[in-house]
Amino acid sequence: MEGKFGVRKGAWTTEEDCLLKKCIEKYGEGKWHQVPLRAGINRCRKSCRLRWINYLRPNIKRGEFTADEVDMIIRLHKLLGNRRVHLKRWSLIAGRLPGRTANDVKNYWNTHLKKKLFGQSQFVKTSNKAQTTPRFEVIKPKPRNLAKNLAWMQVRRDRKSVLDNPPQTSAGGEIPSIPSPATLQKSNMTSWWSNLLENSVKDDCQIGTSCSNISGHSEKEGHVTKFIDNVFAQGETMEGYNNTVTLEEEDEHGCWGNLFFDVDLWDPLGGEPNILT
DNA sequence: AAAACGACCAACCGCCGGCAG
DNA sequence: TCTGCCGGCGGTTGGTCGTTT
Repeated sequence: MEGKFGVRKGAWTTEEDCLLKKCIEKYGEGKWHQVPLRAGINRCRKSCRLRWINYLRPNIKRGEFTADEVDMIIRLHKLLGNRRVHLKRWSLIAGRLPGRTANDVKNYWNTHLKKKLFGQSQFVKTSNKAQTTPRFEVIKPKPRNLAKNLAWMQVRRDRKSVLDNPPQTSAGGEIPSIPSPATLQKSNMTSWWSNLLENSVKDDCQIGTSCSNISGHSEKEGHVTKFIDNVFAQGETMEGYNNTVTLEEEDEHGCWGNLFFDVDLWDPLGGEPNILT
């Protein structure tokens, strides 16, 4: 049970847990290199940090993942899974699931969802070890000019919120008009998006975007204009590809949560636009 | 009853980026 | 600019436990 330099490894004892908890409560999180000494635990700094983050930290949620949580994991993994570098993927997902740790989410994905969603045939061996990695299909925007070809956009509010509270304009009317091909300019798009989004959510919310499909990486935070700018900067459309725009808003307890818009962009020449519900 | 197998998950390992000196 | 340290991350391992044979 002892590793290099005589530090303990393996399962934690209740005594070690108790010492670590008292130490963190006294000195706070951080300065992990000092924790083993302060707590009087013969463990390495990383082991202490991991034990605290994944097990001892207050408000950690145990037990089965709810259907909503699973849905969120799948949606966010779809969104973040196409990043060239998966840095912070699990922690970002866990950040949207109060009480869940990145390790929990990762374990749940690996043991429950990976096989279920991708099936055995889509896994490829990446080395001589019995190690498999899902062969994600890389989704790239079609190399077409957005300003010239994109004409219609529809927005579907996150299931729960949109069905209960359909987007309304400030005047209490219907969803703002979709820009026509003739009028589709950058300024129009920005204005249209802003009108729709800002009239669809609480007044005090902030608007952020996730643009994982644009140039293969994800952009968090920002504004509708940033989303539009990115699209125009790429000079590409996202025809037939679902994107997600994230609306961050604060609840009455001061906790931040997200609403998701599924965005479907398509070429009007391909036929009549479908109204997504 | 016990061996084999599979699922689960806590914990480890190696790598990376940020930062201070 | 370089180097070393630290915090943080994803991928993987291995122990435990329940189920099947």
